[in-house]
Amino acid sequence: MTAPPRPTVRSKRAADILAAARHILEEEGADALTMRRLAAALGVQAPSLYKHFPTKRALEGALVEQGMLELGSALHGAIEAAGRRRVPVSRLLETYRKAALANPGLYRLATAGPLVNEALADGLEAWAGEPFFLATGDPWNAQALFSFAHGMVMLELDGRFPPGSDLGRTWRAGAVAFSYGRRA
Amino acid sequence: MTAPPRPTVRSKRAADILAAARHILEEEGADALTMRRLAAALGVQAPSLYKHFPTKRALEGALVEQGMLELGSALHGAIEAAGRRRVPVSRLLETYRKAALANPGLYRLATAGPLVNEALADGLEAWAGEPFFLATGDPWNAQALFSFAHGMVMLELDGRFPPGSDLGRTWRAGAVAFSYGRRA
DNA sequence: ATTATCTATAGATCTATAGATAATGC
DNA sequence: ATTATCTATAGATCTATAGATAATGC
Repeated sequence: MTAPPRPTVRSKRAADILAAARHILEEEGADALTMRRLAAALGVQAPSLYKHFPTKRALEGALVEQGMLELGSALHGAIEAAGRRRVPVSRLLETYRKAALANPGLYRLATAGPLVNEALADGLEAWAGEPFFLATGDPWNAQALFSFAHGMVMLELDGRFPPGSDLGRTWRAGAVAFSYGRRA
Repeated sequence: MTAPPRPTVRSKRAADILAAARHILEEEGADALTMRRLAAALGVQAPSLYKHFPTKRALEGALVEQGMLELGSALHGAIEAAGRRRVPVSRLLETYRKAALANPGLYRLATAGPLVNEALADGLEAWAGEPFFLATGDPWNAQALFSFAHGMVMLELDGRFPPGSDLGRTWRAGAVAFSYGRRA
C-alpha cells in the first residue's frame, strides 16, 4: 500500500479561501465559482485573492488536491477496514458513491474535464485509484471498475437516469458483475 | 424494438449552421462554440443566426438530437447485425466506443452535463439506451453496462488514464464482467 | 517592515435585441 | 412580399495587473 500523499501546507487565509470556494462550488456550481463571486463571499475585493493564489487555475488545482485526497482517503479506509482480506467490490463501490455524492461539485472538478494540475494529479490519482486494484487484483479490471463507478456518479449527478430508476440496484448489478467468480 | 425517432426537419440553412457548429465543436471544443465564432465560420454576423435558432440553447439542443440519433443508430445497428441472437456485450461496447470517439465533442455535449432539452432527450435517450437492455436482459445490468461505457469514454476523452494503459484490454475486462454467465 | 486589501482599470468576451438595408421568391 | 443579413449597441461578465493605502507583526 502506497503512503498517502501529504496535503500542501497553506496559510490560514488560503485555507479559508479554499473553504469558501468549496462552499460556492457545492451550493451554486462550478460556473458560479469566479474570483469576484469568491471575493464577495469573503467580504473582500477580487484582486485581494491574487495575493494568496496567483491564478484561478492555481486555486482550482488546490481544490482538486483536496478532492482527490478526501476521495482517496475514503477508499483506502474501506481497504483498511477489510484488514488482511480482500475488500468486497460492493463495499468499495458503496464507499465511492457515498464519498463522491457527499461533495458533488468537488468530485466533478477533480475527476471530470481536463486535468487542472498535471504534476500534482499524477501521483495523487495513482494513490486514489489504488484501492480499485486491491479490490480486483489486476489493472484492467481495476480501471474498468473505476470507469463504472465514475460513470454511475456522473450520470447520477447529471440526472441522466430515468425517473423511476432503482440506482442502488444498478450499483449492486455492477458490483456483482465485477465480482465474477467470487463474492460480491 | 422501438421505432427510431425521426429527426427534426430543418431548412438547408439551419442544417448548414449545425454542420458548421459541429465542426467547431470537434475541432476547437465546446468553449469555442459561441454564436460569434459560429457566425464567423459561416462568413456572417452573429445576429443573423438568431433568424434560424432563437437561442444558443436551441442550437445546442439540435446538436444533442443529432448526437443521440447517431449514437443510437450505431447501437441499434449492432443489435440488428446479431439477428435473432442476443448481441454479445463485447460487440455492443466496441460499437459504443467507436461511435463516441468518432465525434467526441458531440458525444460530450449530448451525454455529459445537464440536459439541454429535456422533452426531446426523454424518448430519444430511452431509444438510444435500449440496446443495453437488449444485450443484458435486465434494466439494472443495462444501466450498469451503460455507466461503464460512459465512464470509459469520458475518462478516455479527458485523458485520465495513466499513459501506458491498454484501454482495449480494459474495455474487454468490462465486457467479460458484464457477460457473467455467458459468452462475452 | 511586511503583508493584505483597496481603487481603478485594461482588455477580452458573451448573448441577444432593435431597426435599417439588402437579397430572394412569387 | 418575405426572408436574411447588416450595423449598432445594450447589458453582463470575467481574469488579472498597477500602484496607493490600510492593517498587522516585530
